[in-house]
Amino acid sequence: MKQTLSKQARLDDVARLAGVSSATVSRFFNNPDVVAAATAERIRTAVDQIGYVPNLLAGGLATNRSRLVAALVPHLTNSIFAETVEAMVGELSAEGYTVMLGVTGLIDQTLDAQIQNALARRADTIIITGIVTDDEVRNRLKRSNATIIETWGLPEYPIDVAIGFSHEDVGVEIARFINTRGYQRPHLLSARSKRAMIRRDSLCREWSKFSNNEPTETLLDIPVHFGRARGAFAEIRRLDPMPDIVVCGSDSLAQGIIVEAKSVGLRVPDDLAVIGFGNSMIAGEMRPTITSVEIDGARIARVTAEVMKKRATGQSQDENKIDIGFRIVARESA
Amino acid sequence: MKQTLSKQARLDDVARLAGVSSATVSRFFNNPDVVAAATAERIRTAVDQIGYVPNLLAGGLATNRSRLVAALVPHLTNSIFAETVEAMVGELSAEGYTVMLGVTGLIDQTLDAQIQNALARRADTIIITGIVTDDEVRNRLKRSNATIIETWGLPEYPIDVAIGFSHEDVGVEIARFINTRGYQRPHLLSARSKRAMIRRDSLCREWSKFSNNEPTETLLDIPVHFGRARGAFAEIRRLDPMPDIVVCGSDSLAQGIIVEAKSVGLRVPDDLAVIGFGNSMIAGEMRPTITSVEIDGARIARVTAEVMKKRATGQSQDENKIDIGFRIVARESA
DNA sequence: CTGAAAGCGCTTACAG
DNA sequence: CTGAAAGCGCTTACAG
Repeated sequence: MKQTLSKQARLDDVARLAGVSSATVSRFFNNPDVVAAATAERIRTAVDQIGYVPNLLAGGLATNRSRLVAALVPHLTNSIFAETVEAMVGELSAEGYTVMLGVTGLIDQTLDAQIQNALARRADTIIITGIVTDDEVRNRLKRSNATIIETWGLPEYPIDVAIGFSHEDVGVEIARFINTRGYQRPHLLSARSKRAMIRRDSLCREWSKFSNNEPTETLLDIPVHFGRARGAFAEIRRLDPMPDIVVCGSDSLAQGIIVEAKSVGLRVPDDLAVIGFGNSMIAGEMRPTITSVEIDGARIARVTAEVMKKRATGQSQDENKIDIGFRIVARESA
Repeated sequence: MKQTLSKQARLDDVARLAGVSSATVSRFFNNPDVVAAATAERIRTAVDQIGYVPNLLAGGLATNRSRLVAALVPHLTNSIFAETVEAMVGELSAEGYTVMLGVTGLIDQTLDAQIQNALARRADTIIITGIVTDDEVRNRLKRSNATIIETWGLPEYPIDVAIGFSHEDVGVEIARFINTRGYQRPHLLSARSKRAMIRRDSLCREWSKFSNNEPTETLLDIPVHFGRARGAFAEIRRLDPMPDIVVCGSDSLAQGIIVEAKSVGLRVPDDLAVIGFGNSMIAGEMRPTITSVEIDGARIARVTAEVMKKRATGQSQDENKIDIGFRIVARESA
C-alpha cells in the first residue's frame, strides 16, 4: 500500500536546491543550449537528488502545446490497424509525443465522443482512421487548432490533411489481376464497411469490362475475424457454379478460407484461389502463402510524423492529400 | 489548409455570455447538481453557441487529477495483449479516463522511458504489463502519487497492486494435462521471455514426477509471430524420437505449428498434438480447434477499472494481489 | 547567461 | 445557489 500524501517536487524545489531561478531550470529542460555549463551541472545534480519529474500538464498549459497525439481506430484486435498504431506509437514517442488511444468501434465509444475527448485534452494532432463525413464534426475539427489527419482514405476535401490511398484503384487493380490470372468467377468476402464497399463497387465496375458474370458476394458484420470465414465458406461452397477465387477484405479472412478449403480437401489455389488484404505478416507465412494487397501502415505512421514536424516548425504543408499507394503482392494462393 | 490563429473559447467566454461567473460554469461541468436549473440552461446555450470545449490540461493541473491512465505493453501486433488493451480502453473511456499507450518492446522505447513519460503526464494510474524488477524504477514509482498496477504476473511484493495469475501454476497444470492425456514426449516452444521461462521451469519440474524424459525445447527471440513456427517445426521434426506434443507460448505459434504439420501430411493431434496459450479467438476457430490456456484479458481490464474506482473514491484497497486465474480449454488439437 | 513577473485555463475553499 | 480570489506548476517576453 502506498502513502498518497507525499508532495511531488516542483520546478521551484529544484531551483532552490540549485541556487538559481525556476526560469533557468525551465530553460535547462527546454532550451539547454542557453544555460551555462556550470549552472546546468548544478541543476542536473539537484534534479537527481530530489527525483524531479517535470509536470507536462502544466507545461502544456503554459505553451499551448500538449505534445499529445490522439490516434483513433475502429478496432485493435483482428485488425489491420494494430500495426499502424504500433508503428505510430514508435515513431511519435521517439519525437517526444505521447499517443492517446481511442477505439471507436466499441459500444458506447462513438467517434464523436473520442474526438471531443481529444479536443478537450488539447491534442496537437488528431489522427482519424477513415474519413469524417458528419458536417457538424468536421466543423468542430476545423475550428480547433489541432492538426487533423484523416488516414486510409483520400477524401475529395480533407478536413486538413489526408494520408491514404485510393480504395477505388484497389478495386480496379484487383479486378485486373483476377482477369490476368484467368479466373472466371470471383466471390467477394468482406466486412460491411464504407471503405470495403468502395473497393467492391469499383472492382465490379472494372470486372464488367472482362466478363458478364457479376461477382457473387458475402458481407459480414463488423468486427470481422478469422472464424467468420467458416460460415462464409459454407455459403461459397453451395454456390453453383462455385467461385474459383475469393477476394477477402482481410488476410485473416483469407487465412480462414484457406483453412476451411483445405479441411474439405480443396487445393488452394487450384480448386479455389484466395486473395487477402493488408499484407500482414501472416500473408507471407501461411501455407500456401497468401496473395494480398500491401498497404504500408508504417509509412502512414512515418508520413504522419513528418507532417506533424512540418506543422510544429511552422513550415507550410503544400499537399493536403498524400497518396501512399498500394501494391498487389502475388504469392501462392492466387 | 486550416487557419491556426483562432483563439479557443475559455470558461470565461462562456461565463460572460451566460451572465454568470466562471466558477459557476465550472460547477456546471463538474458538479451539475449544485447549479440552478435556469442557470444551467443559460450555460448550456452559451456552451453550444460558442462551441466551448473544456481544457483538460488546465483542469488536471488545478485538481491534481489528470484522468489519464497509462497502459504499457510490450507489443500490440501478434500479441496476446492487444485484446486486453482494447478492453481497457473500452472500460476506462466509459469511466471518463483517457488511455495513453506505451509500447515497451520497440527499439529505443524502454519501459523506463515510458514510465518516465507517464509520470510526467501525471497519469492517475500506470498499468504495466509484467513485473518491474529494477529497484531504481520501483522506487520512482512508489514515490509517485499514481496508482501502479502490475498485470499478468503475481509478484511476491507488488509495487502497489498486482492483477494476474500464477505462471508457475500454469506450468504445473499443463504438465498434468499432458500426462493425463497420455502424451510422452512434450516439446516446449516459446519466446525467450521471463514469464515464459517461469512456466517452462515449473512445467519441467512437475513433468519430472511423471516421466524421465525431459521435455525438449525451442526458444524464440521476441517478437514472436506465426511464421516463426516454420523453423521451429523443422527443428522439431528432426528430433529423434519426435515429440508427440508441442506446448506453444501463444495461439499464433500453435496455429503455425498446425499449418506446418498438416502441410507435410501429419495429422493433428494423432501424429502431433499442439497446445496454445492465451485462448484467443482463433483457438476456437482453427481447424482443428486449438487446446489453449485461457487468460481472461478483459477481466484484467475490468478489475483494473474497479481498483481505480476504489482509489478515486478513497476506499481502501485491501488485497494487493488479485489472482484472476486461468483455465485449460481442451479442444481438438491435444 | 539569468531573474522577476505575468500568464496559460481551469478548480475550489471561503464567504455570502 | 453563486462570486471573488488564490492557487495548480509550468513558460517566456522583457530587462539586464
